[in-house]
Amino acid sequence: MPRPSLKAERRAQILTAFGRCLARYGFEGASLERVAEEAGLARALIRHNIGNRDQLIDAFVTEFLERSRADTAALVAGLPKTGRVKRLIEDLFDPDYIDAEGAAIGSALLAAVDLHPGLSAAMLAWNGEFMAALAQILSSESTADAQALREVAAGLAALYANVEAMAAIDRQGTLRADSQRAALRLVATLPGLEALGRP
Amino acid sequence: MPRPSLKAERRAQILTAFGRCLARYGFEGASLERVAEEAGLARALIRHNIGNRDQLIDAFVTEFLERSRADTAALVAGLPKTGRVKRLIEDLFDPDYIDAEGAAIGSALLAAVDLHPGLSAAMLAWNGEFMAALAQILSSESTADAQALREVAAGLAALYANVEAMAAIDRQGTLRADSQRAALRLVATLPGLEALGRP
DNA sequence: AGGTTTATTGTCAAGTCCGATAATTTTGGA
DNA sequence: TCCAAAATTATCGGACTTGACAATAAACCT
Repeated sequence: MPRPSLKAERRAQILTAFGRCLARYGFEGASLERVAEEAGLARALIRHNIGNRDQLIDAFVTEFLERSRADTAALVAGLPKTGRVKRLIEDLFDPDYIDAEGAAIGSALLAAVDLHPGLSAAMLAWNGEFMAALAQILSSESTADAQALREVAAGLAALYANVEAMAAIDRQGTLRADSQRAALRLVATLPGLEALGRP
Repeated sequence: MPRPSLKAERRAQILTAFGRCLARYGFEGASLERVAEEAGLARALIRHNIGNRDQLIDAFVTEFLERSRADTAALVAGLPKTGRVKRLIEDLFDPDYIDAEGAAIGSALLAAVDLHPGLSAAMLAWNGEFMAALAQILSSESTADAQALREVAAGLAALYANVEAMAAIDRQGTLRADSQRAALRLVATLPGLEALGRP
């Protein structure tokens, strides 16, 4: 009998806009005014659909974590049966795959870890899950022990993060190319993957 | 005959405070009010000694570049005559050397590249100079070509940047330790440095 | 048509931020 | 003691930000 609820659409709309503002203006720069403008809605609708700023942040962070999990799951699912590591690196450093906005959101949240309760734990999980996925993939083609896998996974994650963070500056893409080859060098130090070092 | 000028001290005071705010609150969060409070000065004194916000940012950025250059110069100068690369990695990943605030400033500026004219060029130079210094050090103990040196330098820079960015989260220091060993793996792929891979 | 639930708009109050300018005070030297 | 230059303080106006609540409009159902 009532007017149909638009909460779901509005909510998605607002969270998307918040992500964009986060990427562009950073944590403190992502004001409700800007979010509302970006979403094409009146500011009061943020309050109506989600709540105050803290609640918006909480909602965004949980959604961000879910989406990140889905993204890495998709990345893993997209790998072939053989040559997984080779393909993983191609995907990670594929200029088309690189998501500058997602990276900007990640580093904005990371930098704001001390400004919002719970953010620290969320980002810790975020990073841990990604690294675990990388280590898992590496383990499928190498007999290295867990320690070695963690080391190389840390290297891959760092190279990937750095490329995305610098994407706005790396106009020529040389950093991207160099990082990709560095990634190959690194994985080639693992037993079973030596061949990737000499392409 | 006039009253003695305090511009130099005040200026340094203000730039230091701005750096702290930048690290804590990000680019948009580093308001003049906060900077003034952090510096223990009235806001009007920022205007008196440096100027408006844009001028403050410009002043900070040039000072930041100078200090970064001095820091890397000191890093290079502190290396021994032999075993330079080994020592470089020990220094880069030394928990005591790690400067969380400096890293936070760097990523805050990097994230704000589109928000302030000239910032993009400054951060490009910042990154380029650091990578060049790394490549230079590597070249002193390896016969690898410039391309290979760039690749490994990119890897080292990425690992270092990632460790500093995650420092706030990496309570146990496991990421730091893993990253350090990944760095050793990486440099050991260069001719002349193979020994560093097996410590 | 009328009623009910929801969306949407409008508006207010308190606090923050920035630029600007006018007092006022302090300090060293004549 | 008194002057000049600089530091410091005091204030203002306009814009932005957030929280809160009231009022209006829209959609669905009976």
